[in-house]
Amino acid sequence: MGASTKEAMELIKRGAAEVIPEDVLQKRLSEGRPLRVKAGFDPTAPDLHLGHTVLLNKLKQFQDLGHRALFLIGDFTGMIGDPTGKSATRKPLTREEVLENAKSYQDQIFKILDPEKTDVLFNSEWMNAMAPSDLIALAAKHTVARMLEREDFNNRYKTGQPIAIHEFLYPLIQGYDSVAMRADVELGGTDQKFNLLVGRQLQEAYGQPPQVVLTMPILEGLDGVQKMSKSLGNYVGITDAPDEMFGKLMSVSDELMWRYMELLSAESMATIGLWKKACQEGANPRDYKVRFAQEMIARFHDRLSADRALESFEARFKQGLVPEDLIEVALDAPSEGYPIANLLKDLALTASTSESIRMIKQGGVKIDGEKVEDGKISLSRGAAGVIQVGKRKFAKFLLK
RNA sequence: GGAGGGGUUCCCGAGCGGUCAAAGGGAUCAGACUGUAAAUCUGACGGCUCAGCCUUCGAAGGUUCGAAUCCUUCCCCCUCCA
Repeated sequence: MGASTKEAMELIKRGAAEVIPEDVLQKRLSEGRPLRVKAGFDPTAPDLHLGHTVLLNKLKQFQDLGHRALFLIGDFTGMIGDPTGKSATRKPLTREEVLENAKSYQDQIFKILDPEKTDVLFNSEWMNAMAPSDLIALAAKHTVARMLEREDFNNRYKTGQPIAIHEFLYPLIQGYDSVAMRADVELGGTDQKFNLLVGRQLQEAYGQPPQVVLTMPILEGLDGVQKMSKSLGNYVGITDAPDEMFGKLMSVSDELMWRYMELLSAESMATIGLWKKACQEGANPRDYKVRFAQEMIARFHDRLSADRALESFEARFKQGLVPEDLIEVALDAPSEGYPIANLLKDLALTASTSESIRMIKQGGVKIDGEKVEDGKISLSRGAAGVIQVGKRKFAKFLLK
């Protein structure tokens, strides 16, 4: 809190896509009181990945400046369903499921957020209590024309795709949450901009000073193109094992790495700028990527795991060694021998024997470091060793 | 209620009676290279007892020597008009 308003602004604006309006934020930051900073989350997906943590990091930065994080679980809005219109109305979650998910959230978010400065709220709390007449009053505060300003609705309307009436309620309720929570600031992804702005308008309509809207860019996934999401499989889960997290982060392209750092690292932008400059002058980006990967592992696991992950990565990829912690799998071999294609499949190294045969043809299969040339060989009883497909998949086996 | 368009292998998307396990792209995987599971290049990409066989093109029937391609019924999605 000792930070000057100027420094605070600089920190808050780091990585942000937009701050609306900026001067109001500046003014509020200078007031010296703890601001109420809202961020809403879906009640269904408790498996957080780095993409989600962009927002959490920003919340944490507010906390570090002495402000209060209001972590809203949209259990009521969750019933309305996805406002992107792709999927149909969601099945409502039971009370138990919501609470369970909430608990899972808390286990995860407090790896970043300070629990002392966080309130976890549910919007069903005030929405279930709202009378239909109040809902109509709420709906009366917005117009169809304004609703259609939203890009997503606008596109669908123009191209003649259906928009269900209840979808209009989604932004309204999200906006009303800000009223109920008396939010000073709301954070969200750039895709949330419209909804966040509705919050401003509704707060005004309910006689409150409108919240400042701060949008964060959507983090690209490991492919560097599409947004990070679990369903696309291009994500780094915050509960991923250290080795996996390390590997995934190392696979981020050199270019994308800088963006990850800006949005996720606790290193100052000044430091990151120096690294970038060093790389332009010939330093190896790999080394900075390692450093960043370790920072993430330390954040979600611990420092020791981060060091171990680096060691095992180097052993495996630089020196081509086999991981140490393999568990031996014992399999019963028929008397005529275990065909290698089946062995690979049964050890779950390949999805099918066809794939096994292809992998062998392509030279991707090794037993104890020796390349397997013939896809038709069988291993006899008593054979044991470490079999490997590609650089990443290993299994230790024993044939009985 | 009426008229029309469409459902193809993980995704997008061609095919419109045999040459189709099905073009092309994406994703993925393997190999080479390397500074990394970056980049780039090459290859693979339904299953199996794998130079052969079996099962796929919304579902079920039918026509045909032969169907993803034609016909019938059904299911689902979309558009326009009312």
